[in-house]
Amino acid sequence: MTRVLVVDDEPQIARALRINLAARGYDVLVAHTGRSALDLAADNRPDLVLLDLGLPDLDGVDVITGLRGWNPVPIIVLSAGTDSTRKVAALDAGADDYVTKPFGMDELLARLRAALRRSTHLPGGEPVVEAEAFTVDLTAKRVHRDGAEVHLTPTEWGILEILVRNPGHLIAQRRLLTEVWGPTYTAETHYLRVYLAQLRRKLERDPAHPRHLITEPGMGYRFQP
Amino acid sequence: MTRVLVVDDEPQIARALRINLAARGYDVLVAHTGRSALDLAADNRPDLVLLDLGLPDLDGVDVITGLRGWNPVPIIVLSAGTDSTRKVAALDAGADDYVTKPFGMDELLARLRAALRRSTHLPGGEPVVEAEAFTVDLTAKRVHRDGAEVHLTPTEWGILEILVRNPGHLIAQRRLLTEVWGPTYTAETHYLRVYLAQLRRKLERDPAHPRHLITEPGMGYRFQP
DNA sequence: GCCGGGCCTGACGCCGTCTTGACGACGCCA
DNA sequence: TGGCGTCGTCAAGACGGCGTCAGGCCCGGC
Repeated sequence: MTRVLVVDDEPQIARALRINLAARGYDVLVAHTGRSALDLAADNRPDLVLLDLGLPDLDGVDVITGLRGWNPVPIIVLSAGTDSTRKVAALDAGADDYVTKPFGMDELLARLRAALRRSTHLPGGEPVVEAEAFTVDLTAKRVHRDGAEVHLTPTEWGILEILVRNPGHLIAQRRLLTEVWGPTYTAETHYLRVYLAQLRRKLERDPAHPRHLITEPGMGYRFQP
Repeated sequence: MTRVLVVDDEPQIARALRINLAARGYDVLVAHTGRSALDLAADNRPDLVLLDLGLPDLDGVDVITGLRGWNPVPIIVLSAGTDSTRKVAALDAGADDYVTKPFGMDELLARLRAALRRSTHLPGGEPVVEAEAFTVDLTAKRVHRDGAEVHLTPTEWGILEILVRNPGHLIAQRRLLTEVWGPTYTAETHYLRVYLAQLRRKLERDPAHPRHLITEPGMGYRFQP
């Protein structure tokens, strides 16, 4: 059955979408925040994502890039705004379509069918990411280092998960802080230094010269597979 | 080069599309009727079709099915009507996207990029800008020179990103300064000279005679792909 | 109540980056 | 031809970010 993840913080809209989609035979998951959307997507591997941009916790474009880093799932953006630059940003970040509210349900369903039709349903990336020295299982939330399991604290996992889901991509300090600690934490770069050091001590063969958890001074961090 | 087939019977709209697309580096073909569109598509194998539904000879949906029968090329429909059933019919016939007039050119270009990204680069395309001597990955924030990765400082990256996102266009010194250093920096052109020299040293084969990072004396700088 | 893990905070030294200044080359114009 | 402004280059110092370590706080388990 085709599984659709609906991300919207307004309960009545989420409810209307859920009912309409379920009536058409789709299997529907609902998330009300960006963070839970990323978690649900990792755990349930939906076939399509319907994403409202006005989320309370994360910026919608960050949700798109967070999904796109590891998952080619089609994304249809719903938004109340008619702001053209926002449309362009969302589409260039990896969204497949952009529908402005209010929209007709018929049209939305047609766009959904179109998006599903061209998603060739390639097997998709495995939920386990490998580096030379360690492996990360994103669905089981487990990390192994040289065969043995490594225990990570929730904060350590939060950071590592974001980096690993965007392999090779630079993640800004600000994004790590807002996604792990919350939207109000934008300046506490010291936290990142401490936790990156801990992660490197647990995962890297030579923590003083990391090969996978790379610092880009002044900009952010990068996971190098 | 990416080839786009524009199908529109209104000459001024077809002309505007042709000019805008050609300015972005696309190879543009134009058809004014449905029949000539099908012929041109068969002969030239375009990478994308921009299709107006109000054609004089054939119904737009028939053009879509006529193309889809043998060709998986992405189709973006342009239409003046807001008729919902027409949208649904076009999308279900095989169109990939549906844009109602009047539309912003920025948005159309973004939808066009999204459609091309899906068709060519299934595992989530990466907008990589290429020059003869180096490549710039805008989403991963990485730069390679002759295969090897080049490390850029935040300021260097800020300047290069603006130039590369506007290939071929002259960027005023004032704009570079205000976007990289802040709104109060408008006279420190010396900074630009220092950092452009650094960028050229890192990226150009012959830094004394740059081929891609060009100075326009008294005005600004330009990235030449 | 005791203990331990997880999180936050502060201090310190190091190193890369930014800023600033000086100088020569070049083109333009009087 | 001389003056002027812009540009490119180099070097040196100031500055701030980074990694590291250690200590204190909070909270849940025993």
